[in-house]
Amino acid sequence: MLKDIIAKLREKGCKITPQRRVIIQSLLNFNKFPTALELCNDIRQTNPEIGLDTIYRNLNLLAGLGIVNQINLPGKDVKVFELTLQGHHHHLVCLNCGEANCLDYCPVNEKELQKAAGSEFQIVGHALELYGYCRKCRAAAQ
Amino acid sequence: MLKDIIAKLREKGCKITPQRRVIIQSLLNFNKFPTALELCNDIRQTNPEIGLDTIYRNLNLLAGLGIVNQINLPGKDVKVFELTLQGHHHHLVCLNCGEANCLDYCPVNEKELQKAAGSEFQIVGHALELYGYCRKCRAAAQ
DNA sequence: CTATATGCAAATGCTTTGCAAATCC
DNA sequence: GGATTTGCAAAGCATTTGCATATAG
Repeated sequence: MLKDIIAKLREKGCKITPQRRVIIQSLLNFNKFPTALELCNDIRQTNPEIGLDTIYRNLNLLAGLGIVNQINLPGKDVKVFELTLQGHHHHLVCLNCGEANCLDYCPVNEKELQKAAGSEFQIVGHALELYGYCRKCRAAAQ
Repeated sequence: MLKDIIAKLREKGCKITPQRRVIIQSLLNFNKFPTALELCNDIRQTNPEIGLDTIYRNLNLLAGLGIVNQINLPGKDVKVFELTLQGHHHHLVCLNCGEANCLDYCPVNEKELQKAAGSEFQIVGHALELYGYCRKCRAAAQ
C-alpha cells in the first residue's frame, strides 16, 4: 500500500521525504477519517518536529493526485481525509459525533439520474451521504 | 412565503426586525444559493448599514429552526444557504463554476439502504449530490 | 548541484463573539 | 421597560503562503 503510493509519487516527479512517508503511513493506520490536525498529532508522537503546514501541503498534493479524498461533514467546518484505496462507496455519517464509516453499497443508477436531470446538466459523478446515529451515540442518548 | 416564515419566527418568540425581513426577502429572491457575503452585498444595495455579522447570526438562527439548509460545495470552503420551502430534493453541482441547482427526483430508498448498512447504524436521512457540468461550463470548455 | 520540500511565522478568509447602544413588543 | 437584536470591532480557527534553510536525487 505504502509502496504503491510512493511509486505513484515518484512517477509524478515528487521527492520522497521522510515526512511524506510518515504522513501516508499515518493515513493508512487511522481507523477513522482524520482531520489534518489529528493526523499531525498522531505523527508528532514519533516525529515531533513535523509542521502542520507540511501536513496540509501534502494532503493537498495527494488530493490533487487523487490519492486522498476530502470529505466535509455537515455542520463541522473542518475537512477530513480518506485514502481512495477502496473503490466507489458511500458514507454513514453520525449526526452526533461526526464520525464517518464506509458503506460498500451504492443504490445510485447514474443513467436513470441523467434522464431525470435532463440534457442541460451532464452528470459525471455523485456523492451519497447517509445521516444517522452510530451505536455509541444511540446508546448514550438511549 | 415571507409571511409564513415571519409567523414561524414569531411563534418561537423571535422579534421581527427590519433586518430579518430583508434577509428572508433576499433569500427568497435569489435564483441561486447565495453565500453569506453574496446575501450581504445584495441586501446592502437597499440597506447599506446592515452588518455581515447580522446576516450570519440570522442564517444560523434560521438554520436552527429548519428554515434554511447549509450546503457545502466540494472544493469550496464557504457555505451556501437555501430556503427549505421545497420538499426533499437533491442538487446538481457544477464542478467548474460551483453553482448548484435542484433536482426534484430521488432514487434513494432508505429501507433498502438500512438493510445494507446493518443494525449498527440507524439511518435518519441522506444527501445526494450529483457532480457534473452545467450547460454554460460545457459550452465554455467545448 | 539544483529543484523541490520543509519549518517557521505571518497572513488570509470565513465565521463567531463581547459589548454598548438601539429597538421590538 | 426589559429582553432581544443590532453594528462595530476584535477574536477565533482552519488553512495557505512567503521566505530562508535543508535535503532528495
